[in-house]
Amino acid sequence: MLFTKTRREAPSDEQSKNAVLLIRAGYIHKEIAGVYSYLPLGLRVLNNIIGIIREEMNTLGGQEVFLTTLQDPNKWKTSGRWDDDVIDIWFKTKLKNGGPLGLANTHEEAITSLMSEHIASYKDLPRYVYQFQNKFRNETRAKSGIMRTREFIMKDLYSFSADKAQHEEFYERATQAYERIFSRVDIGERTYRTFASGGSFSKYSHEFQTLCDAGEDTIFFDKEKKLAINKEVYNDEDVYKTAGVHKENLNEARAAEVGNIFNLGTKFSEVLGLHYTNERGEQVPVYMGSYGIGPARLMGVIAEIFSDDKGLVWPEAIAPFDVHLVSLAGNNERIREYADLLYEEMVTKGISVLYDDRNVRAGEKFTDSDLLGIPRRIIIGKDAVDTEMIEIVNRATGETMRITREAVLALARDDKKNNL
RNA sequence: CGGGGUGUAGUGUAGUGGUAGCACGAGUCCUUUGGGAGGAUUUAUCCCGAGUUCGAAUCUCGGCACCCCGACCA
Repeated sequence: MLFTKTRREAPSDEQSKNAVLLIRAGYIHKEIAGVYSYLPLGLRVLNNIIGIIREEMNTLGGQEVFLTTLQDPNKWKTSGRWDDDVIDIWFKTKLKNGGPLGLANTHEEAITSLMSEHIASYKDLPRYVYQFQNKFRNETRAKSGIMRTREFIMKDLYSFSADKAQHEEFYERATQAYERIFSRVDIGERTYRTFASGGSFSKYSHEFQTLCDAGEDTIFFDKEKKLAINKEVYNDEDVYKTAGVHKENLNEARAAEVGNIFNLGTKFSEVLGLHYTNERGEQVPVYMGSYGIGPARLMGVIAEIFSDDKGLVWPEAIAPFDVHLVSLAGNNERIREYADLLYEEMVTKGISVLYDDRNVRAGEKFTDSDLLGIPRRIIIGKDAVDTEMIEIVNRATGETMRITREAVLALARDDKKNNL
């Protein structure tokens, strides 16, 4: 049984829709401003999102690692980014002996330095390394619930290529992987590859911006071409040539940045000593790129988009459970046994089920179920036991159907696209 | 970091100087059981510190926390 409780009322210290719903439904807990804990339901959603990203990163040939949160100041001094004037969102701390230490706000320094132990020849390239790791950023203002926090999980992939051509080939594949990820979590249609102000080795970087009122960015998008221009480079005439869009075809909208990809060039490899020997025996700096997605921010954006006045409405791919089994047994033993048995059978079939067997009134259960937003609700009351037909409700559409017990047990993952 | 606002039971709130109240939740008992049900009863160092006052949740000063707008977001 879930230890989390739902709340009837919105927390007084939150305004943003994603935080209000996620807290009311017991998915997350606010520790302090911009710092959130993930509770069982929220963690399941987050892990489902991470799972999808991980699959796509592996498909790209990415190898997963887990770097440290505690960072060596020396590497950051080498890259010139230790100073608070350069990076103003540092969280810094000290060792027992007084030595300085930083909490990671990104991992270019650490990964570049690490890879220098493993990349020595052109034969060692290209390489793609990624992780899901916590980043700490001392934001002056946390906002928008879990969309902009001071501690957050991030998927960061780093590419190590021999030259610009090899890099660009991967960059394009990474873009496609990102598009697959966003479409798998059902925001593909409203997510635009966006030209934004740039990296160090290219005039523009690419962001993936999802149309969303709660977003912090303003973009100008071309619906046909599926491209957009971030407002920050809107007045730069070159960007239209580069992007291949025409200013007059663009629509303005608020959007949330759900991913970004940067061409890092040799900026980090040069200073941190990541060189390889090419075919002619020359020492050459490795050509790098970085590719980020914030799974928690993504979860927040999805909560913003897929919700209604009753609560959350999760896309199937990331819902915490496939089915919400609501038993209306009360003190009726027959109904209870029927629901218990059905639950056991569904779990055995591999269906992930959240079972609400609390002895509370039906209205409260339905309201909670709406709030939690699990795609399908199965209701077991007198009718089910008497008629052997089981009521199933689609959370998104509100559609109600009565199906046989066999059909319920066929709801296992592979059979999910049967429009129930 | 500039500007504005708010801190009162677990949650949401009322209370502008004189006995801290309401709703929900939670505990116990009875009834109830297909869209947050009814009755009885229990549930608070009013964010922290200092000050003004016979008396402070309320006024003053300082601090802290939280929200919103803006700036920032490598």
